[in-house]
Amino acid sequence: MTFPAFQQEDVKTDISQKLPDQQFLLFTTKEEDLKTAETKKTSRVHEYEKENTRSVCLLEQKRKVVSSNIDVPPARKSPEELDMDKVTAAMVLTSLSTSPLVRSPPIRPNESLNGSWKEGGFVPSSTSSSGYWSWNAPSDQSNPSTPSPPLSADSFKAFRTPSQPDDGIDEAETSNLLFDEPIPRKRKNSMKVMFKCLWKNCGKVLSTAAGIQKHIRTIHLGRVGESDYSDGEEDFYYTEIRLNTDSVADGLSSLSPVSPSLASPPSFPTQDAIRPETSCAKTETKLMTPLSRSAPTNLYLVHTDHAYQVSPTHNRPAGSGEQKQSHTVLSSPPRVAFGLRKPRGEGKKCRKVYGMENRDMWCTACRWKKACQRFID
DNA sequence: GATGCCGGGCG
DNA sequence: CGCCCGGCATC
Repeated sequence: MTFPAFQQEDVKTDISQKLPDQQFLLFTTKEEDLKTAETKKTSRVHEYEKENTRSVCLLEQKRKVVSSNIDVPPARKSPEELDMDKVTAAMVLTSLSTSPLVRSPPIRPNESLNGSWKEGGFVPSSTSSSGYWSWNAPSDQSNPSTPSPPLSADSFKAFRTPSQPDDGIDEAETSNLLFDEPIPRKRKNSMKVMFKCLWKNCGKVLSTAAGIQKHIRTIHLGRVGESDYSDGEEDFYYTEIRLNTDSVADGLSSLSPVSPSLASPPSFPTQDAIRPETSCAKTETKLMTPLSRSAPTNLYLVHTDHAYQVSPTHNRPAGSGEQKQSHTVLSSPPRVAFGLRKPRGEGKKCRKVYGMENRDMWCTACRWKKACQRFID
């Protein structure tokens, strides 16, 4: 790999975005746990500050801005209060989203969260380090105004896919800090999780994984009679969307290109996905920023996954092994499928005539392993 | 295994 | 575009 370290960090960073502090705290009910988490975070910040002063500057900048608004001690908050803070902070972060770090479409302060999302859509930020994913606005197909439930244990679970059992808060946060442009630590309260159907011409957005799975099973897979049974195939046909109103980049990363073995990759299961004008990958390519063009390979693989997606009528077992294999195969360039390759020449070529030892006597084509120009058949 | 050469990377 | 090479098909 050309940039192994970079790639690793990028993946970790994305994981960290899946597990923002606030969500962790929201699901932690004991006060001591909350305090412990805060303490741990603080100590890690100090550790990191020793290591990387540049990032600390950015980090501190962010913290200054954010903490004055939402850095309330979580330990003293009841769950209801936390929810209120969530809403308040979401508004604050919405207005912060015009900061230099995250260049997002102008958002009027009095706009509702859904409103701004719908109107502006997601636009790739050319300045964001996490802007590898160019998330096209769902536009006409999705339903951004679908009411979003409060973050539930279910949605929390969805963040932690089976393939990342060990990606705990610690690692995620550490990587968050280690990344070049630290993500605001207090991006706590503006996160919504939706699940979008990726079936062609559907784009239905539901607020629960179970809901979208049922939708896919019944509507697209035609499993009406067994609507409660899941073999995991639906996972291929929907993706998780995190609507984060404080950062465009968050929207871009919401497609969760975290791990090749992710249970629900942003696949595009449609028979005509090959068609460039309808291909998701194509759309994203159009919007690619210079940064995204240098995206780590794993992200690129996901893109290719779209282009060569097999028909959804194929039964595919869900599982990391299958995913990995599919990536390996699909990431290789498409080869000429049928016998367009011209038959091998019969006559002797430079190689045979002059031998390897007289390579300098070969014709240039032979030297370049091209079709021989001297002894043409 | 040897050979021919396509596809693609690199400078 | 020149140069080179990986890898596949064929001998």
